[in-house]
This record gives sequence, C-alpha cells and structure tokens, in this order.
Amino acid sequence: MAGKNLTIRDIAKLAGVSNASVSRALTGSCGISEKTRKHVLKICERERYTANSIARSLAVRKTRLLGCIVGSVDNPYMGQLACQIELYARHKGYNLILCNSTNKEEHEVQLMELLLGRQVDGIIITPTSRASYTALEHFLARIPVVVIGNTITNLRYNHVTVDNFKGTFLGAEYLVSLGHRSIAYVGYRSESYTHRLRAQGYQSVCETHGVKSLLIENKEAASSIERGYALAKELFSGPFPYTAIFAATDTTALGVMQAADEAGIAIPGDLSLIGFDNISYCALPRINLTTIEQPFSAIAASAVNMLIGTIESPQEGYAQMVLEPSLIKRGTCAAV
Amino acid sequence: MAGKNLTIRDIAKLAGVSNASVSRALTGSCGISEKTRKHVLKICERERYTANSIARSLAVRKTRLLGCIVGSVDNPYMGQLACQIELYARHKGYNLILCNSTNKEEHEVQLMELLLGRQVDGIIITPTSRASYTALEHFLARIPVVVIGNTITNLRYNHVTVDNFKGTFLGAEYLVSLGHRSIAYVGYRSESYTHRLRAQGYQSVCETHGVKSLLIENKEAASSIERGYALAKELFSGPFPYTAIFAATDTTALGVMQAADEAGIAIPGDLSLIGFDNISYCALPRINLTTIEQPFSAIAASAVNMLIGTIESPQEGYAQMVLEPSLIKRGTCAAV
DNA sequence: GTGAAAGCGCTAACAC
DNA sequence: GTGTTAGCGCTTTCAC
Repeated sequence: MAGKNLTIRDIAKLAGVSNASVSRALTGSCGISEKTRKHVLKICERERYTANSIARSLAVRKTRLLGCIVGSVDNPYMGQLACQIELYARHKGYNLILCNSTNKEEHEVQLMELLLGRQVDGIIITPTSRASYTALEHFLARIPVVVIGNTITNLRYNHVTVDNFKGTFLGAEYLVSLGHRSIAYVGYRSESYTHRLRAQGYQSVCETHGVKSLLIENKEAASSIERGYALAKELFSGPFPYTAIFAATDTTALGVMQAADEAGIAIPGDLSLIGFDNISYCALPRINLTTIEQPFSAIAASAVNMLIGTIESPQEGYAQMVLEPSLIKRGTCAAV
Repeated sequence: MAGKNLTIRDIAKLAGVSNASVSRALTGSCGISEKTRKHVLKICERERYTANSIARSLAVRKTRLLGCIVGSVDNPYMGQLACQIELYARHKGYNLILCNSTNKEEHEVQLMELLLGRQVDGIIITPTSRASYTALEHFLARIPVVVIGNTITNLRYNHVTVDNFKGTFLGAEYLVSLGHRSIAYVGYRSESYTHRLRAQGYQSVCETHGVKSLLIENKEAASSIERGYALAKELFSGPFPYTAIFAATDTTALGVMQAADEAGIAIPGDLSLIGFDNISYCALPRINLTTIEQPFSAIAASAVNMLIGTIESPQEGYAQMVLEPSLIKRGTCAAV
C-alpha cells in the first residue's frame, strides 16, 4: 500500500463535488447526473487515481477475492487448473489468493483459516486426501466453498468433477474397438472414490465384452510416475498376458511406460497404453500418450461460477456438477 | 466476507477489557500485561475468532499481500517458480494474488493497475517481452517491484536472474569435456538479453577451445517445442556436421529431440543434446534431458526477500541478484 | 497497563 | 441530483 496515494476526498475537492458523488461515479451507481459522472471520471483519469479496494471491501464487506487451495501449482495438473481458475475468476471480477498446500492436510486447515482471516468471499479447493473433508467440515458453515474433484463417496458439498466412470468407459471401449481382449488396470487406489469410479468404468466394459481384466492396486496415498513404474516393473517381472494397460492416471501411465521401455516391451507394438487426465506431459514428443482428457477450463469455469453463485445468493444444500471427459488419441494405442 | 463474524469489540466485551487491549494482545504489541494477553487470547481461541485483516490493512495501510504476475502458471517453468514464490512469501507472512498475463503486455499493464488498486505491498513480475519494461516504468515510482529474469540490457530495476552466461558456459564446457569439437546452438533470440548472455557463454567456450560453432536463430517472440522442432527440422534437412546441440531452452531442446527422432538421429548416440532451465519435463522417462538448472527456489526466495526488503525499508536505486545455475547430467549427452 | 477516541478510505443511508 | 454523516473493524496515539 503505497501510502501517498490520492483518496476519494482529494478527487472530490479537485472535481468540486462531494466524496459521495465521486463514489457514485466510480461504482457506477445511480443517483448521479451523467454530466458530473463524466466530469469526475475525467479527473480520476487525469490524476491516475485508483480507488482503494481495501477500504471499499471494508465498507461493503465483500472483497471480490477468492481463495484457491491446490496441492502444488508446480504439478502440471494443478498448474493447468489454477491457471484456468484465475483467468475465469478475473473475467468475473474476482481475484485469486493462491495457496499451495503441498498436499498436507494440516496445511489445508491452516490455509482455510488464513483465507478466512483474509476475508475472501469464497474458497475453491482440490482436497489432498480423505481427511481433508473432515477438516473442511468446520469451514463450510462459515464460508462458501467448492471442491474440485471428488475423492469420497456421498460428498455433500458443492463440487465439480469429471465423469470418471465415463472416462475409463470411453477409454476401455476404445481399446476393445482396437481388438484388445485383455486389459490390465494399473494404479487403482481403493480409498479414492475417483479411483473407484474409474475402475468401475473399466470393469463395466470388460464385463460387457468378456474382456480379461486385472486390477493392480497402488497402496500409497498418491499416484506418481514412481508408483506407476514400481507397479509395472513388478507386473512385467512375471508372465504378463495382457495386450493393453489402462493406467489410473497419466503419471501412472508414464511410470508404466518407463518400465515397459526397460523391459523391452514396445508401446504400442506389444502393449497399448492409455492414461487419464491429459496433463501437459502427455503431448510431449516421445511421450505422445493416448489419454482421457479432463476439461480443465470447463472445470475451472464451473467451479468459479458455482462459487460465485453461492456467494451472491447463499442457499442451503449443495450443488454438484459432473463434466464430460473425452478421449485424446495419440500414439500409445494400436490395434492388436 | 462472511459477515456474521465476531469483531474485536465482541471479544473485548467477552473478555471484559477494551478493544484496544484485544488489539494489543492480537498484534503482539507491548503495553499489555502478560496476564491480560493470555486471557484475551484464550477467549479468542474459544470463540474461534479470526481478526479481519481487511480492517487491519486499512488501519495500518499495509496488506501483507504481494502481487505476482506470470505468463501462465500452466507453463511448467512458471508453475515451478510461482509455487516456490507462494511458499516462501507465505513463510515470510505474505500472501500472493496470482495473475496470469497470458504473455500479453497489455494484460500486464492492466494487472499492475489492478494489483495497485488491491493495495498489494509489492509486485513480482516475470515480464513477457521487452515492451513490458516500458509499461513497468510507470509503476516503479508507485510501488515496490521486483522483476524475475532479465530480458533487456541495463535493467535498472530490482531484479533477480540466473547467471545465463555461466549456465551455457558450464554446459558447453561439459560437452567439450565429452570430446565434442562441433557444437551448434539452436533457438537464439537476438532481442532477448537472456538469450544474448546464453549465446555468449556458449561462444566463449567454443572460442577458447577452438570448437566449431553455429548459431541458429529463432525469429519468433518466444521459445517453444514447436519452434525448436521447426528449427531443427530445417537444420537436419541438409548436411549437419555437428556432434552436439545446445538448445537455448528446454522447450527448444524438446523440439530438437522430436526432429532428431524423426530424422533417425540417435540421441545421444549420433548427437548430444543439452537444454536450459530444467523444467519438470526434463526428468520424464524417455525425455531424460541433460540441462542447465535454474535454481527455482533460490530465485523465488531472493525475489521475495528483495521485494519485502524494499517494502519494509524503501530506498532509492535498485538491487540485482544473479544466481548460480548448475549442470544436471541426464541421458542426452555422451562422449563422442 | 489500560481505555477512549480518532482515524484508515470507502459506501450508503439519509437529508436537502 | 447532491452533500452530510455514520459506520465497516481495526490500530494507535493520548490520557489516565
């Protein structure tokens, strides 16, 4: 806060009107003649006056500031999401205080507290773990929140998510259409609802088509290239009678790819591989991963709209928005 | 802003003291007995009271809010940087309003204006282009700013950057130590000071060791995989008597890699390749790009420290901080 | 050590 | 249509 800035009174004096008129001109409210509004605005322009939004926020008890808690924006998934959220929120007249929880629930709680103190009008959060939700619980009564992604069953808060079942369904159907009769699913995390839905989509297709299936579980708390690699390495160490792998996430797929490369398994020659999320890594040369896309900008827009909606007209209950995923065909899947 | 929150007066009433005492207890200022401070703090705890930082900001005329303008956090370079900045700033008691300029100068100006109105205490910006600086000019007198990265000569503002000359110097020396006697440099952008320094580091090594060199220029306004690809494709279409390529940026290197793959040029068998930045893409399986690392967290910490420094004790002149890059050996360079 | 009161810069009744 | 004034919730002199 620069300090030596002009105030509304200074402008009022310069314009020869009252500060109320200046305020009216600035906020675009009625009860002021077009003539004086023009006049005041001109003076503001000339003096390079920018209204102090802190004072305004205090007066109207709204900051038009949104809190955004993500795991970590250096993760490509979060980066893509956060970028879209910021852009869309700004488009709607809101700015973002961005916070990285570094995937720690205790940080999430601290951050909610902090954002509350900052008087943000609402919060968008991508929870780290199941425990995040119990922490969230405390804040829901105090401030509008929307959750992106849903890792628990029966989430009774505002949230937006992709249709995870549909995503793996789409992908598995694609593999089947390519002639695959045996598809393994790698990286399933049983505590995650997202993962359960994804596994169900895959399994449903396998059942319908009588495709041989296999669910390889990831017992760790998160998906990563390293986990995908470890899981696949184990898998490839014995006989592996599958022609395709559906990875629970893109990062998992990347790990699988690495293990396959090391094991001399050609992709897509010997093995088709498909991921989920369409993070920016997928489109890279040499990677070129076929995957299921999360519509980041639609997710961002829906989340922001939902949040602003509940900010501007608070209501009991909650909303849920499920967006369509789509298949992105690249180079890692081939006909058998 | 929730609205129905408790105020300092409510706490004062509950604690049986004046609001001044509550304020003193909360801000940790002196002039209050340890006894009443404890008492007040206990009440605050019990009532889950969080001070309204908007009101505080207005009173003290400081927001402890930093503006951060980046090209776009969905870009891995920006994402890594922004994440570190946020983390470090928070550690120092500041929060971040993050804005993506989408690499447009006119947006940068609008965002500076917006952040000024938001009363942020200072701004960290990674300018998009040379024109950004002339836009910045207007704001320097009004608010503390630090620039990350330096794309113009004689930048007379606070800024922190990596030692670009040193970076390519290190990389080129490494290639020479591997026995390379002909190294091409791809993706040079002559209008960028950063690029000029990088090219100089490379050329200096080539001259000292009598290494055959070649500077391939990128005439576009930015580096990208696509540009690297186009440049390299052109390069590989004729005779190419070089055993190594130094790419001006990692993204450029990725494009070169793609072109080499298509041309049947083995990396590092036929051609060694080195990039610059160490964005997250480099460590991916199949990519495994040897590169020069920008110390993201050191850059972030320096920038934040520099900014907070000038916020808390404003002074004429400007500071500059040049950080050490380092060589990250991965799989794309080999002895000839 | 504690409390009363005057702002911080703005908005929004309420008069005129 | 315009101006006056009382807050918004906090900090900070200044008395006591």
